[in-house]
Amino acid sequence: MSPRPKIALDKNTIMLAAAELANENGSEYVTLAMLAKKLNIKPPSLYNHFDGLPGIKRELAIYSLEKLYNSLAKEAQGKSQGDEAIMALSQAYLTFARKNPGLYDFALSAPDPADEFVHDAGRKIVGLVISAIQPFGLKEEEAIHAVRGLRSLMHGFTSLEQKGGFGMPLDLDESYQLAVEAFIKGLKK
Amino acid sequence: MSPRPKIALDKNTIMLAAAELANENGSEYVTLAMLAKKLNIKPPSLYNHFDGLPGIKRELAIYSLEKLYNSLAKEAQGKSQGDEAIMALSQAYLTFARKNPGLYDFALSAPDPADEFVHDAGRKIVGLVISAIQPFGLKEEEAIHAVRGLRSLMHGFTSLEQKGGFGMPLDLDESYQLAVEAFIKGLKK
DNA sequence: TTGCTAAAACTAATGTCATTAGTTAATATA
DNA sequence: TATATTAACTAATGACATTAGTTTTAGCAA
Repeated sequence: MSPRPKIALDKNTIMLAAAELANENGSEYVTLAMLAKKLNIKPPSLYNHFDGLPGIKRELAIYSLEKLYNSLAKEAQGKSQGDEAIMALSQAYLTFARKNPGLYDFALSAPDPADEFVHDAGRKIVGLVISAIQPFGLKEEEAIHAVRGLRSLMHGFTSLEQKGGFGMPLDLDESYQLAVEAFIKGLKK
Repeated sequence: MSPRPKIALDKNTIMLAAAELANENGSEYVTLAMLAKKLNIKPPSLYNHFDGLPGIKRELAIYSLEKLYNSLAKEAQGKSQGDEAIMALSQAYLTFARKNPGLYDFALSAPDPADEFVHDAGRKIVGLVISAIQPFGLKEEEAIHAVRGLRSLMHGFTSLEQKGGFGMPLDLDESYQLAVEAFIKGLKK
């Protein structure tokens, strides 16, 4: 194709291609070379849309966090706060990571974790969890500690599962559910 | 230096250099080029000792898991089983990851997670935790679920902390300790 | 002691990346 | 209709891993 084609690529198309690449082949397959090949352009052309590979990864992180947030919000919708909402959130979290293994990697490994946009995207998710644990009547600081624990549990399980870190032939869904239940139970006075 | 120097490098020296590189600069700095520069040799020379970069990473994973195991075992030593041992283990886990941020990365991201040696090294650590929760009188399957939860919590917190994923200015050590305590409490009948 | 083997370094070359600079053609705008 | 901008391109550079083939010397056997 010659310069300036009728229909130019837009950011969204590129994001989708990158996400597909990540999910189908693994996050390490998100390279300018691979992405360009998938889009039938040459690698340097990508610089017209993104600030190099770090730029793509950063936007992929934000994209991933937003998709994760949407999945969680949708699932929490309608559930009553407390145990029910927390179980729904944790289940949705795991489901998202399983359906989007490559994309999930980017959600938690932005080039610069202090990046404002990345941070904002993460904060929204924290808000969902904060809201879910309202009924426990925790003080503000206690609530933050609780959310940190819950996030650690969800991310840790997800991450270990994806790395194949669990060896025993014992149902993983049950392990996850029991772990979240135990944590919730321990949270209550 | 010319071919065949008086004192040749040995595997252990290379491992130490690689671990240092990882801890001081980050795991992504473990490249043949960097490692060779640090050791004052040329990159191809490393192939005399290791099976390429994947080989080094694999051995680094085993090395890291063994160091982690030693730290944990040492800390569990003398503690009575149950709450005390679990708190000691979880604290040692976090301490190890903080002291060895780069190396810790390799512990849980071996090129092939199904690798026999990597797996064995991980199994020893699971054994420590299994032993620590003995007093809870869990059935075998329950115990495995519990260990999975505990590992998820420890790895998740560690991982999120290292990525700078916790935004709020609230004591992290306290969050960790409270989370582990809550989980333990929830584990009990 | 001498000669051979194998180890551990080396140089040179290849291929894959990301990235930069500069070019071109077609769309969008004035 | 003329111009500016956009989005593609080619060409070149430098970092990296890796392979092939070479060289020197340490360690061992005859």
